[in-house]
Amino acid sequence: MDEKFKLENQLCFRLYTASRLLTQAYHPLLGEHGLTYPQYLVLLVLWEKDAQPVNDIAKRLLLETNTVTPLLKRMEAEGIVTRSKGKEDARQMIVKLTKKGSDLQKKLTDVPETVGNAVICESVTPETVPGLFEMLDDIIKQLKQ
Amino acid sequence: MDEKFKLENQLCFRLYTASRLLTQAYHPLLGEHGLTYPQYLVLLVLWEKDAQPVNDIAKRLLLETNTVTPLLKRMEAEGIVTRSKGKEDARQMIVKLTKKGSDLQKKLTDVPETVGNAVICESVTPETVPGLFEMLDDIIKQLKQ
DNA sequence: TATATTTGCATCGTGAACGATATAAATAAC
DNA sequence: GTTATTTATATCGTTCACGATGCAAATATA
Repeated sequence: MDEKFKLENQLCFRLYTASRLLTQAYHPLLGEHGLTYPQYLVLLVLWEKDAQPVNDIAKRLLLETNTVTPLLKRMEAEGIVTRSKGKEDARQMIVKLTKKGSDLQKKLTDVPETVGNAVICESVTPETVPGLFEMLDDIIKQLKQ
Repeated sequence: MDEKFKLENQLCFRLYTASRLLTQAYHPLLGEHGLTYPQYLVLLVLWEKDAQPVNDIAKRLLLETNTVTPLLKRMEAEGIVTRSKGKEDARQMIVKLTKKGSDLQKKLTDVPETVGNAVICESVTPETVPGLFEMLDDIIKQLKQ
């Protein structure tokens, strides 16, 4: 049997699984407030800087607009954000937090720590995480081209 | 601004992005043979051991059967696998490789190396990958409970 | 041996991801 | 200034993920 095809030798399968399981860890915490994980990512972006066009949000998350647009529409339907045509550039759709969207930050204040604690284990500690971040950032940078 | 909410401090966002981008790197290589990445994962499992029930495949990939069942049906429709009722246990659905599914291994022989080379970069080398694997495995183990 | 529970798989509905394509506004080229 | 191109977003179709639920076969319990 070819070693190269073994599941245990696949980086991608590990990333895929770790990503899925960690996203699942967010699920009960976010679901309580009617949020999904990708919607939470949009909130992280908007909490940093409100009133951004769709494209800036998509670029920040390394997603395409055809993923982000429907997601934002659902968030708009939930009253978390508003979407309005840009004034200087009528092509742009400016996404702004509503009070509800803004207030969610306080309600979710414990989420980062709760999830952070959930992954602490033997080889993943406050000391080793920076090294892990560096490797993942390098992989992302490499694959972005 | 709360540091804990910054995108740059999120492990999950990095895993999510790295996973998506690496899966995208597989896309042209697999698409050429009519495969998706999750379907390729099923093939990895079956190439290691043919003729497995749905449940064993799902467990191996840490997925639910409601994800794997439709995926296997599509693979069956493509003539890559067959699905047949188990003889000892009639609840089981035994998934077997067809000749086409078996032959795909040779056709995809360059895929692991091609993708592997695509992620090699400053902090991710043959020397550092084992450490990365260990951390990801620990995270997965931790989150599986 | 009836009844209850568990197990294996499937169905359904929703929300991503993403390739392909469309549309309108802005900008560039002629 | 008219035409061509680029840019920003949206629409469409397909394939995952996954919670919730359903159902039939196997196993446990009464």
